[in-house]
Amino acid sequence: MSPSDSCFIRHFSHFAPLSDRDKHLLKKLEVNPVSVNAGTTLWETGDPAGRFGVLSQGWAFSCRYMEDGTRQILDIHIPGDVIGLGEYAFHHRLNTVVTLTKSEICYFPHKHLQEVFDESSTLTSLFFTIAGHHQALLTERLINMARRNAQQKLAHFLYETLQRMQRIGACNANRIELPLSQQLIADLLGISTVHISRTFAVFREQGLVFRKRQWVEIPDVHALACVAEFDGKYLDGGLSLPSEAPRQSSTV
Amino acid sequence: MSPSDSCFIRHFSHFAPLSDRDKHLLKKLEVNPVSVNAGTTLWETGDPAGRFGVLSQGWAFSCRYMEDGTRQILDIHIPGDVIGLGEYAFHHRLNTVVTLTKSEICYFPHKHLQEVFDESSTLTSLFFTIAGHHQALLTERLINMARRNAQQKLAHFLYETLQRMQRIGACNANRIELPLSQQLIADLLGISTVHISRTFAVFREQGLVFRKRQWVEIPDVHALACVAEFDGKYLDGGLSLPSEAPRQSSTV
DNA sequence: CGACGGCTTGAGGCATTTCAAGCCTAGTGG
DNA sequence: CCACTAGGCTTGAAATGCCTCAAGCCGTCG
Repeated sequence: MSPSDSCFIRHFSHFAPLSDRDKHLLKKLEVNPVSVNAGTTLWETGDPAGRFGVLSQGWAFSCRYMEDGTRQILDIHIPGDVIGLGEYAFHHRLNTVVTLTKSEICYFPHKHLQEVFDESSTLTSLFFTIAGHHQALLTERLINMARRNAQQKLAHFLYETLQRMQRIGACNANRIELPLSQQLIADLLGISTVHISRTFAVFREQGLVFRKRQWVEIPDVHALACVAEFDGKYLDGGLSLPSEAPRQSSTV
Repeated sequence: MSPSDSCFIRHFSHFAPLSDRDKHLLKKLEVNPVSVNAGTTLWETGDPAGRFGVLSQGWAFSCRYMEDGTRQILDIHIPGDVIGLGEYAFHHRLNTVVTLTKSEICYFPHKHLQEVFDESSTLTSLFFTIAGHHQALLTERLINMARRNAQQKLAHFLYETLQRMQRIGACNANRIELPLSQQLIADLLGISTVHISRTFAVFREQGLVFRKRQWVEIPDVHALACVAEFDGKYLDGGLSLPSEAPRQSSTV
């Protein structure tokens, strides 16, 4: 994998090795990255949906606005994330996507996806893998919402984010940059901002998590995982190719 | 679509018309349906995952058992539902699937799916559509968990189930069979059984919902949708083929 | 008939929310 | 360099939705 590979190819290589032909196919289809400022709405609920995106730089989030003016944040996107692929089946966007920082995004029209389906079953499998991965994340979040209290929810979110950041090599072992306000975390976890603040306070007293501005420090990562009852299996899905040995699951 | 079409073909025809060649391809790959009794575990978390299934008859549910012995039910499956497709990306099952009634299921090995990817981009698109559909359902449930109170959760679940049953032609306008105990609904919605009972009691007093054994009667479906703040867009994703006119969305 | 699972009802308790006020801190303009 | 401001965060107090525990009821099945 050379540095000149696109963000997309880098992302895909994560799941399985790509042939040069597949790389070529992907590169041919890719439109050049677009730069956008923090706070940019990439698309909104109801917009026509004809393409998906890969976030090559920056942070973003997907959300849904409710009738009462509140919003539920559905996903926090970090570099390398595929965004809006699940809306392939729909004519209009279901969710709104907004950038949190200055970002770069590559767009891929759905009709190019059809070409991929026609030409490479390896890439098709990979897209399926990504979709399955996304579904596993969503499922885990559903459980998080339904079954855990505020401390567990927050611990789970922090630990999951740490893992995802490490996976893309964007943080060291126990410190992550997290450009999210408590308001945003509240909207993500379905908890009031007041209670997010209190929960962080508890973690601080326990020496579990220290949050200073955009940085979160986690002295004992394992302890945090225990609070969250975190089971990392759902993050580890790779592509099941005969040539590939099963991956180790990083269960905690 | 002839009555001799498999459960799978019937399910797929729902999203887009199939050519005879595609039908033939699907039929060729399909293993004969398997009959199982109520309460049968089709697979469990941790089992090797090498195939997915289509439920052709009966009810089932997917769930995840928690460390404390409780469980979160992730999905209720009705006839025509594709089960376990999201685990394509994983070597082992993430979720447990159990039948609720006497059921019939058709299994499809993942390697057959690869053949479909090789031979028909229409079917590939369809599988993608199904995956996207499933993701939309999950997202909606996430919102349901995070943002709504017990009455809204229950109303939303009932309304969604009514819609899904109507879609497969398995119920009339305001009465559905629902072979789920209150315990099960509680585990699905993340609410205690006691509170499920009380919430049904409130609905009964309001004349909104009457539950008698396995049957649920909803005199005013629209009123229920209002309680749930139900927006049906997420149920309506079809395949975006150039030849196909956009579907009407049944927003309430 | 007796037993069991599923449902209902009551009372008390707890996690989280809401409302409200005050505090830090970064950024701005004089 | 210092006031001023605004947004984000913290803290307290009261309210509430849901949970837990516990007892009783009802219908089904052996």
